[in-house]
Amino acid sequence: MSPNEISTPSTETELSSGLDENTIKNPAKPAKRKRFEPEIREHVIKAATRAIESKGLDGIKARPIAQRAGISVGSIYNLFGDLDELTRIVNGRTYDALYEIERRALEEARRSGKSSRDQMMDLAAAYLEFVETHQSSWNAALTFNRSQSELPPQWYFEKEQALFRIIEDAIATFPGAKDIDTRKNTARALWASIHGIVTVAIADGFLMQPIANVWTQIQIIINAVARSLELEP
Amino acid sequence: MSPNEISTPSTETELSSGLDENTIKNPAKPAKRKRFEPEIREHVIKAATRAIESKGLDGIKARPIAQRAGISVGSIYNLFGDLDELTRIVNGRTYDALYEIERRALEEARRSGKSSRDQMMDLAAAYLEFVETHQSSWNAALTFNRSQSELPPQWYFEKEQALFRIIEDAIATFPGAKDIDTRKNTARALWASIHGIVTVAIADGFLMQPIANVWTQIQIIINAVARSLELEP
DNA sequence: AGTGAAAATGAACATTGTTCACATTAAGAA
DNA sequence: TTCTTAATGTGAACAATGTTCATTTTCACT
Repeated sequence: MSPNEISTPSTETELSSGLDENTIKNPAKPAKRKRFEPEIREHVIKAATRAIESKGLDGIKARPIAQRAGISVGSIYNLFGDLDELTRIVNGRTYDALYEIERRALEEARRSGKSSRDQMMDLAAAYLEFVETHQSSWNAALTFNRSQSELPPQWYFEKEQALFRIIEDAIATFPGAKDIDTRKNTARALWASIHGIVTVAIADGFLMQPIANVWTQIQIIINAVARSLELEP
Repeated sequence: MSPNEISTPSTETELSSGLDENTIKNPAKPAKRKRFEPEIREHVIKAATRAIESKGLDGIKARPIAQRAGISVGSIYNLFGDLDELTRIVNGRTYDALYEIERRALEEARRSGKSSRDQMMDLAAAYLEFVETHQSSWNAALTFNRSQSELPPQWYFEKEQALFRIIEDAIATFPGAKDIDTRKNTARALWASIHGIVTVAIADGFLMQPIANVWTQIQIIINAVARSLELEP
């Protein structure tokens, strides 16, 4: 499930705001060359994360990242094989962060006794907020998989599955979602729909779609599906 | 509305299947250098289109395309400014092709007296088939806009609008879609949802999602929304 | 024929990802 | 301590690519 061998607990949600990138002043460590401390991998990942946050996928450049992490270009390749691997790790953490946020949103919504419909609404709201906040990282994660000719690695599907399972849980109480296949398909349909609505809005730079409209559209879909599910199968 | 200054009628739907790319035998025209015939632009666009069809965005390389079109690298830049511009033109035609297909699907569905709900189904089916058939081109079009830091050009929004208008027309007869804003938002929500469902399925390489499931999910959304719209506002 | 502006060319440059021969380290042997 | 050596870090060098621009070529008009 995790491509981050040494990763800190999945809860880290390490999507902080990064400053510039490239164009650095001090060559970092003029200290004598040493064997790397174990955290070096983490340092590089952090540097790559900041790069993606500020410049998107284009920010992943071997030389600047090596400099930020205080190592040589070659070491990047010793540590990660290639830049794609490093990118995958960063994107994996983005998925983890989203998963964590969705999981908490559902937990919270349940704890306050909300209806299944409102649980869905909260999940969607959490997703929308996540995408707004981490636009660059999320975009990078989506774009990257798409631009690869090979299929995503196994753990990608597992993270995706985990996300879908949250939705399945949220709609499990609907009378129309008793059947397992129906529930799976409905959960996927809901998630993908919300994802599509948000995605299209972002592609337009929220220009054609003020955020209020995006939310209205999400409500249209959730309400419609919820009403359907309230009927017996 | 068109980035293809010299473009053949919008109906051309020039998304044919391309063979290889790069790795060509004959250096094309050993003929004496000549002023370009007007169709040269079209030749280059065709070469770029085939490249995208067979290799996706990665296929857009200055040197191979120049060779395929029988001109020099520099001339690509005389003709298009840069490769992004060329890519945008190819993508623009992909949107045009989709628009044309959707337009015809709606026309046909109406002609055979189908209900609004079934018109939507036909539109979705047409979209799904288009994406299956032109996976590479469609992927390229979506990926490209996303990877750009600037917003898409004006004509992109116009093509998008045109697409949405088709959906608006399809749902116009629903009692619940009389209000113009409601109709606009519902059309967008529907389109984006179907788009999302198809997009997620493709990202998984149709592995997690056999095509039958994709279609089931589309039906879930359309049926739910259609039932909502049948009620008076 | 001659001429000059426009157009086509491709060598050259800049920027990248990636490799690999070499330099450096450090753990254990002597 | 000093030596040996396998592991490890380095960065020069290579290959692929987008892009520029000085030069060459064309051709509409004298």
